[in-house]
Amino acid sequence: MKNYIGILRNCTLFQGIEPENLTALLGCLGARVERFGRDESIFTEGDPSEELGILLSGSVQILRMDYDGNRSIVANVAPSQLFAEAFACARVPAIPVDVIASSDCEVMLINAVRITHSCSNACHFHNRIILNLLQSMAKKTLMITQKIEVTSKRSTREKLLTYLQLRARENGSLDFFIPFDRQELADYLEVDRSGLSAEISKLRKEGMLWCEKNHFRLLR
Amino acid sequence: MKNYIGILRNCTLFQGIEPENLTALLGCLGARVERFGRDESIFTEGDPSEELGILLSGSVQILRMDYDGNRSIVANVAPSQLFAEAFACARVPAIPVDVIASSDCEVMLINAVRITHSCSNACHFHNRIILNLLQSMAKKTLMITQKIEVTSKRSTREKLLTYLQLRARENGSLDFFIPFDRQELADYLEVDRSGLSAEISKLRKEGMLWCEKNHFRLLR
DNA sequence: CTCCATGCGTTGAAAATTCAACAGACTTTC
DNA sequence: GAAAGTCTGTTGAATTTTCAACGCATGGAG
Repeated sequence: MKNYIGILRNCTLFQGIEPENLTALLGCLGARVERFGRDESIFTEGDPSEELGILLSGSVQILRMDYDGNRSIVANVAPSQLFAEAFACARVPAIPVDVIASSDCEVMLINAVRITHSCSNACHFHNRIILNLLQSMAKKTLMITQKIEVTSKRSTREKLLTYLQLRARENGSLDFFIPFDRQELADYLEVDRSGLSAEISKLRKEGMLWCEKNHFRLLR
Repeated sequence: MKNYIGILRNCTLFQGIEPENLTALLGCLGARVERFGRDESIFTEGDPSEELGILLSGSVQILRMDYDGNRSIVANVAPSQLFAEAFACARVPAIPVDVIASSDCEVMLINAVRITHSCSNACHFHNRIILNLLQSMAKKTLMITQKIEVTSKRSTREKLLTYLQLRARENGSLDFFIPFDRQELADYLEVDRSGLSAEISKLRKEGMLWCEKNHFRLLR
């Protein structure tokens, strides 16, 4: 488990657990670490959904693919965040999304049942972990609600501005980076890429926005 | 608490709790019941989000209102289902949605902290309830993911068909009722009402669909 | 250095959505 | 039973989005 401790301490799942107990706890949960290369899939739609993941390094995206090839990015996962926990906890037989590595990454995988069912050695961290999981899932719901707030806007322009304003607020600064390139941003906002580019240009000309690659600044 | 027991037994939150213990448990949780008339708001955007709700009768909708008046229906709540639990568990200071009674209804309200923090009399149902809440929230995440599946489609036609197919599958029959009138369906699908009506007509003419008010049948 | 792949902005035409307005069917109210 | 109000389907015009295609810039591989 080497030096993952730093990342794991930031993970909501382990809030309130003393670092010196973490290694033992991970053993008790049967946690294991796997590596994935860019574009490799961590879970594929239809997979049994028994495990939840914690991103240790790199980045991961939750995707839905249309039968006719439209990609929709449901969420972007940053290091120390959980993913697929809802599917694992809901005990659905098959996971309804694709989870892919959007860069090389390391992932910790834990079987959800090991969390929800107390281990035989009655490890006393379990209650804490379950409450942490509860709170983490609640926050995830908020993130998805936020995505709905963005994508429910009717025009490309409003979707984009709503998204950028949320990002700015979250960053506490009008100057910030987003985790998407243009195509990915379009897939998150659920709009056409070329239309999105056009809208960005327009906002730039109007002096509302400065940007370079994935670095944005809202000007007024 | 009169005859709510029947509804509450169907509520995921109380799965595995014997009915004879339910009344005591509700007391321990500080549960209370309130009534709301049609279009009354149960929670308003910005309210402190400490309580979660269980719908006992009637129906409730989770809404987001745009600054320019666009309404988006995030979810529809049926009796015995939970609502606002994610906001209460995430401990956000303010609830980011409106929760309104879409018909006269009765609602049970419980302070989330009473669930997550064991009561002083160490009531042994608490662990069970927390696990139930976890699973319930996971299922809610699936519902929202489903909404994203629907609204991420690019055309009114595809959104409508995807929604109806999901409804049919959920009902186990191609003949089913939906909990929305036309305007509400449009607000859920995030499309224009008149365009939705036009699309329904078209599908009818093509022989793909039969419908009357909120009663639908998929024909092929 | 050159070649190739990729990301991004631009454009114009086709297609779809939105918007406002209206009419018919039904309900509710008085 | 009449009147007022609500819900739905229709229509046509204005606006947007989508789609396909192209060129330029950048960056990596050989």
